[in-house]
Amino acid sequence: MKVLTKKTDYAIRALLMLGAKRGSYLSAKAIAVEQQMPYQFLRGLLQEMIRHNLIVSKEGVKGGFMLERDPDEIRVRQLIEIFQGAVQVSECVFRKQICANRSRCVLRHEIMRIEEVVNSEFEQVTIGKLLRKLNAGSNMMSALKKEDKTLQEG
Amino acid sequence: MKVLTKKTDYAIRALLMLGAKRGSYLSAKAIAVEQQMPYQFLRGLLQEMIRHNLIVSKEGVKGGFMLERDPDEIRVRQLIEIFQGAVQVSECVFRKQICANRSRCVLRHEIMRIEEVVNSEFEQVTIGKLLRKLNAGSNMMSALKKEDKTLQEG
DNA sequence: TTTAATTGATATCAATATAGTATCAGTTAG
DNA sequence: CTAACTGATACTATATTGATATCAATTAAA
Ligand code: FES
Ligand code: FES
Repeated sequence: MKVLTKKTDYAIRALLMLGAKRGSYLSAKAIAVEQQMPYQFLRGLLQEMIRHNLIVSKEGVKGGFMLERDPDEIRVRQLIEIFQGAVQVSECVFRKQICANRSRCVLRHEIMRIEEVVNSEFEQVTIGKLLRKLNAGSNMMSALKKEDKTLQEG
Repeated sequence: MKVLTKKTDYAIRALLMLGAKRGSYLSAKAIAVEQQMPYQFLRGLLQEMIRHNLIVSKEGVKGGFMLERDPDEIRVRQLIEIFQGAVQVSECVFRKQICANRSRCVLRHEIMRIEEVVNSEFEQVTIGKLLRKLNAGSNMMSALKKEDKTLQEG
């Protein structure tokens, strides 16, 4: 059971790179090479994020993408919603025709409760938080920038 | 993003029916008709649950399936693991080659933390709990038994 | 002004996972 | 004997995920 798909995974990593270089444009190619993601696939993700106003772009030579929004307001939950659709534990384990009063159904409540827990967990993880943890964690940042090529065997 | 697939969904419902009729055998056909699930599909699920010692079966006329284990020990988490594979938030958002010391990686920790939360939520939901809620909740049980045919428009 | 580096917008494809169907052999109560 | 069952397995269909390809438009800079 995979909770984060490649799309979300790549999107997070791309946003972290953009977040680390705020103010200047970073090309899709640079991100793809750096993070070892398929170029065209990544481009699709970046365009999707533009549509959702997470990033902006500039065309042409020296163009690329830039993070404009506050990284603390970009939540993994939103990324999951964009790339995987909203979290839903299940439509309803006990079909409509079984339960007369859905609002009172304890099972539905149980399931919705878990759904909320999952959502709130992902809500609390933001690009900003991840960035700070990266910066605090010494080598991660340099690894992300690939300045230290010795870190090739994790 | 669908957390419970049809397999898990059907399995839970089948187990609840079996749990409600402990001591006697219930045929796959009876469950399939009752819960409106595809017969052969359900049979596959039941066989899988036998392999995992959740239920037992008897062949031949008047045969069927029976719940032997304590319903309180059948956890939705285990069902998810059986039918969807263990919950994993992501392999590792930041590939091995990026992170020199995986055990210290804060990002990994963040992701594993969420994984644990999700798992523990599903761990807490057992067939037994669901059965009790069903019984407590009046109409749900009768709906499950389809004795009240008026509940057809939830 | 030409060129190369870029994004915008799509179309297509491949791989995998999910959902569902079909078949036949073996078992057993009646 | 037979009909109602499970065991085992092969198959098909559909949806989702992951990835690639193409071409037009834009732009910095040689
Ligand atoms: S059975 Fe669907 S809400 Fe209760
Ligand atoms: S990047 Fe993989 S564990 Fe840190």
